[in-house]
Parts: sequence; C-alpha cells; structure tokens
Amino acid sequence: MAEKVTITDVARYANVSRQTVSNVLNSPELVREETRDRVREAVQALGYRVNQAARQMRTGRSRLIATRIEPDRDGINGSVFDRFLHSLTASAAQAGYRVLLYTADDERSEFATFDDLIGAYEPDAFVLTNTFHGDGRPSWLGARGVPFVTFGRPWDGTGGVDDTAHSWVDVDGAAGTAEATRYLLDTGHRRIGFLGWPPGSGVGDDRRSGWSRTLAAAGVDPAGLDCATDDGVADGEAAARELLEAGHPATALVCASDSLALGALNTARLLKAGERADDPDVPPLAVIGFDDTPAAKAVGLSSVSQPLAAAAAGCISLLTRLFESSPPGPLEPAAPPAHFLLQPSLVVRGSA
Amino acid sequence: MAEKVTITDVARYANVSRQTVSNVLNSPELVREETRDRVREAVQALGYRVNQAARQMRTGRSRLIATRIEPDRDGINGSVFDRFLHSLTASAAQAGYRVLLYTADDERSEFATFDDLIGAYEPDAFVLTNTFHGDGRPSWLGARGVPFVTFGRPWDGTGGVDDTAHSWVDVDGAAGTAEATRYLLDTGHRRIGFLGWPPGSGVGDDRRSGWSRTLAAAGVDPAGLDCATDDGVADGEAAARELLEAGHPATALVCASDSLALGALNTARLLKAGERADDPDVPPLAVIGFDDTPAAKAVGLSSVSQPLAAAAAGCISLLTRLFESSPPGPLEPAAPPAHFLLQPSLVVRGSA
DNA sequence: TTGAAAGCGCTAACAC
DNA sequence: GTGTTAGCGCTTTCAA
Repeated sequence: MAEKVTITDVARYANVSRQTVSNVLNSPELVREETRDRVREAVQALGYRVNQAARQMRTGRSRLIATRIEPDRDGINGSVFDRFLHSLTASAAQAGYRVLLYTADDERSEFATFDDLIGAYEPDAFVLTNTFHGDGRPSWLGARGVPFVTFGRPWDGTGGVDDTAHSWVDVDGAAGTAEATRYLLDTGHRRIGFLGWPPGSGVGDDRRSGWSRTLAAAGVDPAGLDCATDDGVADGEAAARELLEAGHPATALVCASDSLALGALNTARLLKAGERADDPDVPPLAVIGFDDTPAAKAVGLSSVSQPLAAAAAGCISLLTRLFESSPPGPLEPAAPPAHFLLQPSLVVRGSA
Repeated sequence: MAEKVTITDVARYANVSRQTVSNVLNSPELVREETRDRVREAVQALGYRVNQAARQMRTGRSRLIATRIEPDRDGINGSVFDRFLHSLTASAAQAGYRVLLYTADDERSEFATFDDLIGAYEPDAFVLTNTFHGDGRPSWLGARGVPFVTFGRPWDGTGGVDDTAHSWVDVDGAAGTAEATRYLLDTGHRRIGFLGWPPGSGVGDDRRSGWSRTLAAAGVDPAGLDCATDDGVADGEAAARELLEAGHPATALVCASDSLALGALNTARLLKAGERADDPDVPPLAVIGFDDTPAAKAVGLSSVSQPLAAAAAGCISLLTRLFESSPPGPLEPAAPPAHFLLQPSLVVRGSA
C-alpha cells in the first residue's frame, strides 16, 4: 500500500502552507510563479494525488459518471454498447472523470439504483443509453436536478424529437439507411426491401424512414418491400423469407440491424442452395446491415457504422458544459440542453 | 438535487445520538433491539444513505473495484469480456461494491493509471483480465499491497501455473477442447484438427493440450492436424485452408476461438462451392469454436461456452475474502491466495 | 500573495 | 447501551 501522500506533505516539502498547495492545484493564477513551480516540483517528487473522497466532501463533486452496463440481449448488437462504453471511459478520463457501472433489470430497479448511487457515491452525472419512447429515466433524473446526457434522441412517440427536453447525442440512423439504399440503387437494384422492427420504436422508425424516403425519391414503389419483425437472427431469417418468396421478390435488403441482416443472409443462402439452386435467373441477394458489429465483419456483411467514439466524446463534452454552467449547488436553470446528431457511414463488404 | 440526508438527521428523527445511528449501521449487535428498530425506521423514512466519501475518509475503504475495459480487438471475442464485465458489476453490487472503469493502451500507461486511481479514488481492489505470461501487473500491485484478483491463471510460461502467486479465477480451457474433441470422436470423426495460436500463450497452449491429450487417448496420430496462427477470421481462413488441402485432410476442427472457427467455416464453404463442388466424397467440415460468442450463435457454430457469470462471482467472492482477512491497514500476510478453476461446456449447434 | 481556521459526514476510541 | 470527542484530507472563507 503506497504510503499516503497528503497536501500537508507537499506543503512541508515545498516550504509553504497547505492552502498554498491547494491554490496551486485549484486556482494557480493566485500563486506567484516561483512558488507555483516549487509546489509543482514537490507534487512531482512526492507523487502526490488529490484524494477524491476528501475533495468530494468539500466540493460535493465526485468526478464520477455513472452508466448502466447492458446485458447483451441477442448479443449481436450488444457490442455496439460495449464499444461506446470503452470510448466513454477514455473520453471521461481525458476530462478528469471516471466511469462507474451499474446494472438494472427493469425501471423500478434502475430508479432504486439511482437513489442508491446518488445517496452513496454522488456521481456528478449519468449517461443514459438505450433510451426509448416513454422512458421514465430522463424525467426522474430531471426532477431531482441530476445532470445527465442520453445517447439517443428523446423520441416523442410520433417520430418527432423534443429538442428542448435535455442534452443528447445520437447517430442519424435515417441518414445511414438512406446511404445504404442509395448505394444499392447505384448498384442497379430497384426492388430494395427493408427489414426492420415494428413501428413505434424511435430508432426503428428513423431507420425505416431513411430507406423509404430514398426509395420514394427514386420513384420506386415500396409496396411489398417493407417487413417488420422483432430483432434477432431467427426473426430475420423468417422475415427475409417472406420478402424473398413474394411474387416479385426483393433483390436487395436494407436491414435495421446486423442481427436481421445475418438472418437474411442465412435465408438467402438456404434458398440458393435449395429450391432455387442452379436457377441462373436468381442473382445473389444484396444485404446491408446496421451497426457494423464484429459479426458483420466476420461474415463479410456490409453495414452502416456508427461513430461511437465521437458519440462518447460528445456525451462527455455536453456533460462538462453542463458542469461548468451549473455549479455543484442547487438546481439552477443551467445551460440550455444541447445536442449532437452524428452521421454514420456505410462500410461495404462482400454482401452488397 | 435530492436534499442531503445525513446521519445527524437520522439521529434527530430517531431521538438518539449520531454515534448510535452509526452503530446500528456498522455494528448492530451493540445496540438494543428497540433502539435499533427505531433508527432503522428513521433511515427508511428519511431515505438515508451512507455517504461513501465520508465513510471512506474514516475507514480508508472506497467500496470500489477497478477494472480495465478492453477495446474489442477483432471484436468477435471481445464480447466475452463484456459479458464478464456485466456479471462482475452485478456480483459486485450484491456484495456492496461498485465497478470503476479505466482504459490503458500499454503496460506503462496502465501503471500510470494504477497510480492515479490508487492515489485519487483508492479502489479497494483491482480485477485483472487478459493476463498473460510475463504480465507485470500482478507484481506491480502485489508490491504495493493492493488487493487484486485475476480472471486468468498466473501462467509460468512453461504451461504450468504458479498456484501460490495470487488469487485467481479461470476457466479450464483444456477441459473445454477435450470435451469438444471427444464429441467429434463420438460423432465418428478421426482426423480432428486443431486451429490454435502460436505456442507460448498460456491460454492457447492450454486449449491445445485438451485436444491433443484427447486425441492421444483415442490413439489418433496428430501429425499434420495442428495448425497455429494469429487470432482473427482471416487468419482462421488461411490456416484452415492448409489443414483442409493437405493430402489427408482433417474432417473436423477444434478451434481456440470463434474467430478462427468462423474463418474455418468460411474456407470450408468456399472449398465446397469451388474445387470440391459436387464431390460426394467430401462431407461437410465439422467445426467447433471457443467462447460461444454472439457471432457463433448467429451462424450456428458449435462452441465451448465459458461460465462467465460464475467467473465474475468467483472474483468477487475471492476479493471479499481478501478484504475480510486483511483490514484496510498496512500490508499483512493476509489470507493465502485461493482460486477457482471452472468448467466450460460445449454448446452444440449445426456446425458439428 | 500567503496563512489560519472551520467544517464537509462519518466512525474508532473512549467515557458515561 | 449510549453519548462525546476527535480527526480522516481537502477547500472555502477570511485575515494577515
């Protein structure tokens, strides 16, 4: 256990008072340059580090950012969160913060954890991911004046976004599927289907809209090309089968997730090997997924990639802005909510 | 911002002294039952939570466990760590601890982060993952008397394990590949290859050994069946090609990772569709991966699954044992290192 | 510009 | 069994 070095040790070593050391650390402009340098040397020499617990008691700020770690559902898309988390940890560290993890199975238990965390560790802010329409967390935290940022827009349930609600960072999903659709159009496809989730989820509707508007712009009739199902490889397989066994089947598919895309790929392979085997009229199905997960990379699936590092950096940037505007104290008007809408990019691989 | 409730508020509410409240919290047996109940009611009524920062200043314990979040390399196997992390967070919470994250690109920066973390946040312990032969972290932490557990055995470089080094939890990789090999043997395969990593990595050698010993027990000559390459889908593809284009090719493959297995699957598919097309003599290649990643699930790859939740729980259990034996104070002999070697299980899917 | 005093919330000793 | 005292390391007045 490294012997604890306190501010007193530094003061003694540098021949100044404890307060002067504190000033050098927190308001260096108040200290004469010569003294400042001497103190900094002492800090270096002794390997001094500010003790967070003590500082927190005085300032009320923990330099901790709490976020929930997601259990990776079907797992394919889980990796998106994990990559985000890595970047968040790195960005936070750069800004002088650490990331504290928690888990929660449902809203009730998450609120209980909020209470626990806020009471015990006093995180300076929360980063909320996987937000959804009707998510109670923003208002819970908002009501208590706890700063937070969401990775995901505050969907209002009609496909719109309430920009004034709170600070957020998100990736423009519609732009991603639009780019994917445009790419397929450029490659010569006309009958481009969309494999997505049931309407009502902000994210899913957003991604669908990019496809439909691009198709509309190209004058393609989307009838029979839109298919909604739950997320999962098996769901994707089944749904793709519908789209491909129709009278006038799709020749390409834009998918709302890599899970669905992987399922579509499986189905296409089966059809190719089965009833349609050796039918030269049937070209290979072009498929584009969403999220550019490791699985996509592994099987050569083209996919829309989210700029996760930028999203994480955006969250931290928004948070620090929040901290600056509203000192630790009581709830104040604080800075007006701000947000970043980032552009994804299409990664083309063998599948399209 | 929820108004802060302190121990003083509770004391006033319950008509006792602050110390009595503290006693109810920390040494309930010292307090008369009636008083205890009254205090507990007050705690409930006021929604009181112990302030960690204040407690930490007195006790020197932060109830924080630090661990490094891994950037997910090729990504396929990255998900293993993430699932472990989720379970670790849950297990830690149950034991009254929170998980603090950090990142590090190399050993030097990790040591610097150790210093930072220890000086500033004073985590009670570290959980080290992805340990390797020659890993300097255990001795660094050990020298400073900082408690830690590794998820991964302390390989000594000769394939052996130094049991006395420190507490660890690990999964018996050899048992996993042995089970996979046995399964393939039972399915009628004889020429079962192993697609692994270059010798020298404890984990890789361990997994290889399970295969080779099982093959030996079955009286199969492993000549030309062992292939080593770096981890990655592309590497797996290339290596599998060697194994499959040999004079007397393997009919089944046990792989050290799902990445390699996925690559092998790709190669098998190509060969099947290409030069070997329509050759009835060539049965489909049986492949078994390692780690049971989401990608394996998605493509129907059989794989050896690690009990990650149990591993995480084991880490926490070992850590709490450490805490109990060695009070916050200076470095003491503490409890002797303990460890858990967990058994993986084979998940059979379409690929084998 | 630097120094002295106070106190954040808690718990380990010790007195009552 | 319960209350009193002291102090963990720091920063924020305020005075020198």
